[in-house]
Amino acid sequence: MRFSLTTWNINSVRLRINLVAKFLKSARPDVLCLQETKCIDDAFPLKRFKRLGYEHVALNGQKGYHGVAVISKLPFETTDIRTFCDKIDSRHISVAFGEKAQLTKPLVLHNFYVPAGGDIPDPALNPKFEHKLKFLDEMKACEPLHPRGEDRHILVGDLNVAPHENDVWSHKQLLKVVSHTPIECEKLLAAQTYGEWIDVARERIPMSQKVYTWWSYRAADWTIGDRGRRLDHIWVSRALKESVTDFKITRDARSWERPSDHVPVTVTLEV
DNA sequence: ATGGTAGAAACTCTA
Repeated sequence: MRFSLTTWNINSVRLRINLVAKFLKSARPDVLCLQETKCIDDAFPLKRFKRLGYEHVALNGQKGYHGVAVISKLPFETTDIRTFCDKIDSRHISVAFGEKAQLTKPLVLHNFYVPAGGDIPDPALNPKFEHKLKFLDEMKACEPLHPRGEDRHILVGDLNVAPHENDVWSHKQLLKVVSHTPIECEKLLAAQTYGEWIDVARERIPMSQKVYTWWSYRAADWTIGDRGRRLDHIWVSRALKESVTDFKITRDARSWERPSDHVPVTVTLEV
C-alpha cells in the first residue's frame, strides 16, 4: 500500500487554511503533519479538512503559540502527546496506524515542533537556547523515539536545526546563528543516530547538494541569493529505509500569496 | 547581541 505523508510548519493554520487546501487538493498526501498551528483545539478548522476528505485529526494546540496537528485520510488506532523540559508547550503529538487503516503491520508517526531557540547562541545568556538544547537532549533520551528491529516508525517536523553544511546557504556565515551552531547540530544528530533514524532527505539527495525547506521573512525577496535552511525533517526507522519511494520539497509554496516561511516536505512509502 | 518581517494578541512575545 502506498502511504504518503507531508510535514509543514504552517505559521497559523487559520490564517493559511486556503493555502493548506490548495496544497491538499494538488498533492493529496494520506497524512499531513502541521506545526505552529497557533490556535486552541476548539478553534481548529476541522470542518474544512473533513470537506477535503481528511476525517481523522489529532490535535495538540495552545493559544497563540506553537501547536501541532496530524490530519489524515486514514483512521488512527491511538494518539499520544508527550511533554519535554517540564513545559506544557504543544510541541509533540504521535499517532499509530494499524488495522483500521488496512495496515498489516503498525506504523507509528511522531510530529515535532522543536523550540527555535531565540537569537543568542549561548545557553548561559539565553534561556530559549538553553531550552532548545535541553529539548534535543530529551529527544535523544526518549525511549519511544528508539525504534528497534522491525519497528516501523516515522519522525517528522520542524526540528529548527539545519545539521549539515549544505543544509544552509553559507556554513561559515551561519556557524554562530541559532539553527546551525555546532552544539545544536551535534545534539540533533546525536538524537538521530542514537534512535537509529534514517534522514530521508539526505538518503535521497547527496550531502554535496544544497537542500532547504525554509526561507526567512526578513528579506525583501526570498529568492535573492537563495538564502535558505533545511529546518524541516523526515526520519524513518531502519525497517522503513527500503520502503521510501519518493521525497519532495514543494519549494513553489514559498511564492504563494501570504506564504508560510516553511514549505511542505513530502515522503512516499510502500508499506 | 545589526536589522530586517510575520503572527497572535493585546500594548509584547515568539519565531
